[in-house]
Amino acid sequence: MSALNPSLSVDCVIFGLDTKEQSLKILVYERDIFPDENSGNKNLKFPGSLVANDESLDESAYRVLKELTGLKNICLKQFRAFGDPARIKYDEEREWSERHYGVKIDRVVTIAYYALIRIDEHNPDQKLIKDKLRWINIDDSDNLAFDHSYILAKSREALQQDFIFQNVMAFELLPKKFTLQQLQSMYELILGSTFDKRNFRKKIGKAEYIVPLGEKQNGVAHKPAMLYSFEKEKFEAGREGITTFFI
Amino acid sequence: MSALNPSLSVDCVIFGLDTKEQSLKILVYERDIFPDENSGNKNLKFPGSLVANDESLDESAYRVLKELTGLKNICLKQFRAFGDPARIKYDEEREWSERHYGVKIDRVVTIAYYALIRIDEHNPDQKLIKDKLRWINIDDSDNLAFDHSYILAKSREALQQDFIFQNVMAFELLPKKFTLQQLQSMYELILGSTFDKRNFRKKIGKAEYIVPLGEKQNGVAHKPAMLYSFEKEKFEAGREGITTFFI
DNA sequence: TTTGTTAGTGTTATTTTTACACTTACTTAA
DNA sequence: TTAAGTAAGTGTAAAAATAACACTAACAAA
Repeated sequence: MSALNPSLSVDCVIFGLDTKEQSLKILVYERDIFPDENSGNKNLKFPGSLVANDESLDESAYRVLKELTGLKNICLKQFRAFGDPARIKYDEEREWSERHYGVKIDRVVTIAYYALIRIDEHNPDQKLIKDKLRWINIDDSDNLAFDHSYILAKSREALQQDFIFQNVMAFELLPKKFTLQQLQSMYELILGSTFDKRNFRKKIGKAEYIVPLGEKQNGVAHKPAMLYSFEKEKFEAGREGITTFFI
Repeated sequence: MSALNPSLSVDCVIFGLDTKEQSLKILVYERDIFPDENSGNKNLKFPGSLVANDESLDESAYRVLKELTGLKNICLKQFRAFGDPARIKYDEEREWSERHYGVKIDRVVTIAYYALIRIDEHNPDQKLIKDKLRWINIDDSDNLAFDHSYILAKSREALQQDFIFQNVMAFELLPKKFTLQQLQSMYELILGSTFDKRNFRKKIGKAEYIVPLGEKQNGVAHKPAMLYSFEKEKFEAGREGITTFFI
């Protein structure tokens, strides 16, 4: 890898869907810049790093994610660049960065990516987890390092828009076999709204790429639910231009 | 202005709606790198420049746009960063850039913005126009400089998505007083599809922020059309979260 | 006064959306 | 073995949105 460019970084907002807890979390990296107990989340940042001069932005994002979290085979999506000259807020942060990367840091523009994964499937490297990485609930994530709270807000908007428009990733989030209730609550978590059960199922019924497996849950203390799976081929096939416009 | 950062640039894709010609154009800046007559559009690039170290990306985009085109008071939207290390394709391009900016150019990541304006309202600086700037039809814009054809393709996608989701800019594109036919053809041009006249008008009828002025066109060689205007306040008011999802 | 041109309008059939409540099948604990 | 608890699963009717479709009206110019 060639030299790191001191003006360019990538940051990865990894949304993790916790199907058990029914919550949406983010993966953060912990540093020890602010020793104060009451420093809130100021020590927490998204996994990110400077970009090497010979790699593309996408390559950089995947590399950095793998190096810092061990995560691979997940789909990162670039959603925006952040370049306020004052996005490094504290001297301590600048000093930490300079120590960490071994270069003089002036102003850094970061290219932000997000991904949406299932926590119980894509486990970050366990060793790293203990040391440095944590899943935190998205609702407990005020006041992150740098401008990372702002980045988080923007990433959520991007996620929701993309999710509505092209719910591709949706099915990466569920087990191969899933129940309609799991599917619905995934939609609700990500879009931050709720749907009527019957209407939701009616809509799902029309999607020929969501197929019942004729197989049921077992071991549950209630009526067992039918299991479904997602057929990627059928999905891709039926995916054409959307011409709707909203007035 | 402080020093230019040799790793960072902004580029502005300005879409111009030509209501007379009913066409969508882009504003390009002409250089003289490739003297060959048959160099196609290789001399044409979007207005863009390196970012100064003390300005934000947005500030930079507005500054550059104004310096290179004279355009101001238009709304630029950042839509993506482009950072392939090989996006400067030809030696001639690199040399031109180094001469032009007076710095050594290695790899440059560009943050791309787009805007959608009405050609007959926002005129670029006429002097610049003659020398360097041209509106070209979007259909005649293959093989632009650098990776600018790729940037163009991505900007169109972004424009269409944004237009569907938040048709804010829509009304920046029309005269204060407009006819429904003008409105419709703007929609059709941007979204690249056609709509039934009656159904379109039915839909418009429901939008309380599009108000008839009780005033008609005159001097036209046919039945004069009612003029309408767009009421921004009413529009903003009725703008809430969209919860639809597509399955 | 005729011709050419765009404006403007209504209905019907189909599809989509929304709101809403009870029975079924299983486990667990009494 | 029975009762209690829990989530699964299901249908209907009213309202709204969409889609397809063709003629008359008002003006300018020839």
